[in-house]
Amino acid sequence: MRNQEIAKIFYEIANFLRIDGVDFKPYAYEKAAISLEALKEDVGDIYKKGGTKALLEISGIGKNLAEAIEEYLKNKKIKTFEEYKKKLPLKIDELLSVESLGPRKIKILYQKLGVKSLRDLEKVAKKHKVAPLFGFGEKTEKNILEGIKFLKTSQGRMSIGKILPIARDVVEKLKTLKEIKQISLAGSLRRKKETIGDADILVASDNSEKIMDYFISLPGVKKVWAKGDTKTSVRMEAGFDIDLRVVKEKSFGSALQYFTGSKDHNIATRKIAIDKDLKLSEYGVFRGESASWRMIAGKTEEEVYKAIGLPYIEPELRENEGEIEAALNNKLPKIIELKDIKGDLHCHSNWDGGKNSIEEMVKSAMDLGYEYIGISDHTKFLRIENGLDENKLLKQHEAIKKINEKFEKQKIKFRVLHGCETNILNDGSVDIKDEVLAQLDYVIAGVHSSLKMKKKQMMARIEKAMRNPNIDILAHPTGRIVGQRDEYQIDFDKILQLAKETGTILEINSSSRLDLRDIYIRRAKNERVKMIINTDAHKKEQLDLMEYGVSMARRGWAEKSDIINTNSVEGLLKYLK
DNA sequence: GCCGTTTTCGGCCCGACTGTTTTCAGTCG
Repeated sequence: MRNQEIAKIFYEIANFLRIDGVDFKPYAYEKAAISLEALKEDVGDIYKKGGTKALLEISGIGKNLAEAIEEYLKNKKIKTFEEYKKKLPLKIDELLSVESLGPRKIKILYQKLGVKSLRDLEKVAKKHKVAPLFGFGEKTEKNILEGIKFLKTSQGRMSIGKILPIARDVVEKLKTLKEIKQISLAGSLRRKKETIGDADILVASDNSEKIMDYFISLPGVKKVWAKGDTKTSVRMEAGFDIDLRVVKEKSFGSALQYFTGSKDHNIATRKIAIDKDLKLSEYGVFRGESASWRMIAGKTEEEVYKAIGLPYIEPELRENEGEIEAALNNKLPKIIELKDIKGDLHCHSNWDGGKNSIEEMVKSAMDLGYEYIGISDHTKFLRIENGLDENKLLKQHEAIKKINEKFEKQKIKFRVLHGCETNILNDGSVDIKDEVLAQLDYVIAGVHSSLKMKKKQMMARIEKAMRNPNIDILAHPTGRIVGQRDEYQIDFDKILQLAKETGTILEINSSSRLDLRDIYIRRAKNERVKMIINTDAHKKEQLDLMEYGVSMARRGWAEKSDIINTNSVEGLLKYLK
C-alpha cells in the first residue's frame, strides 16, 4: 500500500519542520499521516477515481497535502521532502530517540558540530564538545551519553509479558503501606499495549516521602534515576524503568486518566472539555475563567469522563482510534473480559513433549474455573516437538474419552475436548489423514515451516488449509512473535475473506506471539469473523497467559460474541461442527 | 498546513521538570 509509504514521508517531513523551527505544520503533517495509515483504500486508487478532489475528502488532507500525494503518485517523490533531505541530511529518527534530545537541540548540534547520526553524537559528546554549547551544559552532555547507552542495550521496549508481573508485584508491595489511599498501574501497561517502554504506577496519598523511600528500597530496584515529591524513577534489575507518581486523592481520577493516556486520547478528551467551556488537566476538570477555576470533578475516572459528557472508556480502548466518537454516540463496545472465557483449546500435553500430563493440564483448567479444556498436541511433521502420528492421536483419543467417562460417572461437569495442532505443509495439505482428523472434536492448523515463503505461495498454502473442511482453527495466523519475528508474507484481507467464506476461526494466541495483534482483531471483528483466544500452553502454568490474549482482544474492541470460547461446551461444539 | 452552524483568519492540549538561565526554552509524558 502506498498509504503507508506516504504516511512515513509525512512523519519525516513533520520532524524536519520541527527541527526547522516551524510551528503547527508538523502537527498537520502528522494528522495527515495518521489518517492515511488508517485508510482502508489505497490513495492511489482514490486518486485514480477522483483526482485531488477525492483526496481532499480524507480528513487532515487539504490542498497542499493533496498535491503532495499527487506528486508522490506521479514521480515517487515529494519536493518538500527532497529539499529537506538536502537541507538537513540527518538521521532524525535515530537522534530523536535519544532521551533528552528534541528537535531544537538536534538542530544546534547539527549546525555547530555537524552531528548527523547517533554515531556522530556519541563521538562529540565523548570529546566534551557538547557541554560548552549555548543552552547545553555538563548535565545535558552526560544525559546524552546515557541516552545513547540505553538505546544500545535495551532497544527501548519490552514485551508486556515480561513487565506486567513485576510491576504488579511492586503494586502489591506498595499496597501494604497505610499511607496509600489508592493505587493503580497507568500508562501503556494499563492500556495493555503489546510492548512497554516503562511502567507507570500512580498513587493517591498525602505522605509522598515515606512512599518514595519505601519504593526505592524494594527488591528488584537497581538504580534510582531521580527522586522527587511527585515523581520517582527507578531502573529495575529486569531491565526496565518504573515511574511512581504521587497525587492528592481528590485528583486521583483525573491523574489516572491523564497518566493512562494515550497521548492522542488525552488531546481528544481535552478538546472535548474545551468545547464545553471546561478545562481538563491531571488535577481535575475545572469550570470558570483562568483567574477563578472551580474544580467540578477529579476523584475518579468515571466522574472525570462524566463531567466532560462521556461514558467511562476502558483503558484498552484509549488510543484515539474511534473510541471518542463511539463514546459520544453511546456506541462503545462492551469488550470481552477474562471471566467470559470458559475454556482453552490450544494446550499441549506430555504426549508431544509438553511438560504436564493431560490430567495435570485438566486439573489446572478446572482450578481456573473453566468448563472445558482442549488438548491439541503437535503432529508428526514437527519431529523436534515429538509430533503425534495418526496411531498416537487415536490412542490419545481413547485416553481422553476415558477421562470424560470418569467425570460423567462422578457427575463432574467438566469436559476434555480432543484436537491437535496440525502443520500446514508447503503445498497447503496437512500432515494427518482426513479420516483421523474427522474423528477429533476440532482441528487447529498452523504454519510452522518455510516461514519465508513469497506472499502468493504462502497465501495459496493457507487458503488450501482454510478450505479443508476438517480444519476449524487457524493458529497464530500471521506468524509474528513480539520483539522477535515479523509476520509471514500474508494478505490479511484475503485471510479475513477466506475465514468468512469457510467459517474458519482465527486464533488469538496469548503466548509471546500475541497473534492476532490488536489491529487485526479489530478488522476481524468488523468483518464478523469469529475468533478464539488460546494460550498455546506447553505447561500448566502457561494456562495463565490467557489474560494477555484477552487484553489484545479488548484492544481490538472484541466483544464476548466475537470470541467462541466464551461459549459453554455445548455451544462451542455446535459451532465447531 | 488544516479547519470551521460562533470563525475563510486565527487558532492548533496542558503542565512539570530539567538544566540552563536570571526569567525561560526545551523536552517529556
